[in-house]
Amino acid sequence: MTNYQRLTIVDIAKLAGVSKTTASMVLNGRAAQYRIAASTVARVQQVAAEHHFQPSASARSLRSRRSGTLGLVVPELSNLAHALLAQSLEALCRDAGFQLFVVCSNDQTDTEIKAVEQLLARQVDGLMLVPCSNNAKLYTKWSKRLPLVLVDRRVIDSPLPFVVSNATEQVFTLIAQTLAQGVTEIAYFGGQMDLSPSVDRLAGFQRAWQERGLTAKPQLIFHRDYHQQSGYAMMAECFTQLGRYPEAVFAASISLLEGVLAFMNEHDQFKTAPQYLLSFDDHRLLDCMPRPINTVVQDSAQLAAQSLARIIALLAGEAIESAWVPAHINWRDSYC
Amino acid sequence: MTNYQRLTIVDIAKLAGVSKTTASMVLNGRAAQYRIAASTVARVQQVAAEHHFQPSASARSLRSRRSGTLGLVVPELSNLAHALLAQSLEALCRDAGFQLFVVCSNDQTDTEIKAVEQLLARQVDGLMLVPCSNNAKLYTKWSKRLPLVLVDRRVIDSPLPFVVSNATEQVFTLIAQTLAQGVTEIAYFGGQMDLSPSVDRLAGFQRAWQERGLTAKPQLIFHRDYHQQSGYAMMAECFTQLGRYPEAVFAASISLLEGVLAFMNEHDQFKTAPQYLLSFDDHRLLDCMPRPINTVVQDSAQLAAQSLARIIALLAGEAIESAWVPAHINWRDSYC
DNA sequence: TTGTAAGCGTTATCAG
DNA sequence: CTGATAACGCTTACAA
Repeated sequence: MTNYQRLTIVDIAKLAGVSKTTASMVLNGRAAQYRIAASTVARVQQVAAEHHFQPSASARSLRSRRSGTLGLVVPELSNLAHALLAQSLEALCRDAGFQLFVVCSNDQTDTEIKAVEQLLARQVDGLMLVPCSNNAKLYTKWSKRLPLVLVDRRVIDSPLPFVVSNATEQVFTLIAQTLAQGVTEIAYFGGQMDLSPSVDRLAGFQRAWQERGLTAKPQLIFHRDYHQQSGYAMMAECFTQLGRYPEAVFAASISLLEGVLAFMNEHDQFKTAPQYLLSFDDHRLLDCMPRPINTVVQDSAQLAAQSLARIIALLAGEAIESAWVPAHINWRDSYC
Repeated sequence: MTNYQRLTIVDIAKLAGVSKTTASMVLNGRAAQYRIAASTVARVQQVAAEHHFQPSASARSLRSRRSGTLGLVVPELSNLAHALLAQSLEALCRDAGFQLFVVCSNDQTDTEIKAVEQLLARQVDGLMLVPCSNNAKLYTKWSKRLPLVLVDRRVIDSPLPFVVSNATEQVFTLIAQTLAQGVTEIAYFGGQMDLSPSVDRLAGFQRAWQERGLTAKPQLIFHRDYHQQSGYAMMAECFTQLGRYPEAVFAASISLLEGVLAFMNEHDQFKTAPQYLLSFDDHRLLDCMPRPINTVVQDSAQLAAQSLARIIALLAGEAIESAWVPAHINWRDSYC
């Protein structure tokens, strides 16, 4: 790896005047278990510390058949929610003695497959994945090779373990409160209908209407993908259809919201923009928008913690359950 | 790593009816070099493909003394510029046959040190680092152990190789164009004065004034750190000092801008906000703000590519030069 | 209480 | 053209 000469455990053992077995045991905290003389322990530890001994990760994992690494696959790090997930997870992994590989799938199945294959070749001990398809067979195949937990998105109708936000409930609350203001028209802009976030978020939306004995107008429910341009396009289509803005707008992701806001800004600088703007996922810049925007905020720290806990449990051979992590609502327009 | 039985090169060799040496040579593309019979080559390759043979990364790196991994240390992934850097770099690394460890320092030196120590223990082959201090001795020490490139921030007055944006020039242009509009008062909000971005951005700011034979009013130049609250606080302080908004505002980072915008929104909903809002680093949501905001946009793909190229050069034993990567300006208010 | 030796899966050197 | 064999650095039975 470098011209800098690394010390091996043999060097340490020699310097301490013991065999490499003894050194190994001491350095792995097995001194007590093997009843090694306190003086020996001290000597070995001192030598190791003096020389900044660092065991070779590759040798160790070759022998132990554990790499001490985990993989995280997210669609894009430019998505704040996923960046926060990665950030939380990385810190947690580090504290738990793992090192995290973060890779991006760009929301494309073939990239996802390639990325995962590479992680498997690196022998990661476990995999946390924000899946970009509903390909249950694929993920199931992987989950047979190593501990796998789906994060942020689940695969519908599959027993694969997942950790996701309770989106349905929070969207329900957000929409229900808005309807309670006397709003009778809310446009819904969503992403790919086959991805679980779309399903879950739409479910909350629909349920809120049902609870009031109403049904959402189907022609105001749009679905494309989660790209900004799609948000713009759906807002434009909706506007054309109505000849005006709807009373309220819900964007199922912040990227879609960006498109919606871009349309409003471009169209008339928000002059006739809807009073009620709602979205899933948050960003600090939304604090400074011309209209207050109420958003569902995911708890990325909890998503990360729950995911890692499940990977660790799987590694320990324990059975695990999926988890719904509570999100909350950021009421910027506090009408509740 | 799992109960799933991995095939080793010995298994492949047996199945193909050759020795593991031959198998190894074939699978590493050395067949021609060792003049192995075409039939043998085909047989081995077919067996390997059939059984999805994947060589053990740990065994390989134990032997070759290369881990095939690189490390990237960024302050925070929630910073879009750094997230984009990580994303670009990860893809490039993957294509170059490396796997990237992304770790966050939270902009704290002790976290940075711990994180790097862990990466070193993992024997990463090289390190790309957005340093969070000016501690030249520390980084120099690391750079003696492995290829190291500083990214996005450099260490002032140190020969450590870096890859950073040409911030000074772009800020110069941004400010010069604004002054050319007849503006005579621009507040400057910056982060820690000892970090190179602060120095470089301020330099561009000052130079733009000088070029017109003017000097920026020192009392309108503020420095704290790059946290959002600091942006808010500096804007508040500036407002109090003047009893009004300045004619124009430059925020040296988007996080500071967020604070500035939060103040303006809270204060009077942007009613009396300055006409000229300028910032370093961009975000799509800025497209939807009540005022057009002109920003310097870094080329994260280029930063990533240049950094990786330098690491690879260092690994090949070549000498490298630092690089200034061209940024550009997103003129939302096109007065140029 | 400590040491010896056998592997973990590769690659590389050397003989055939 | 191909096959033994010896490392790489570490852990862990098994001996002493």
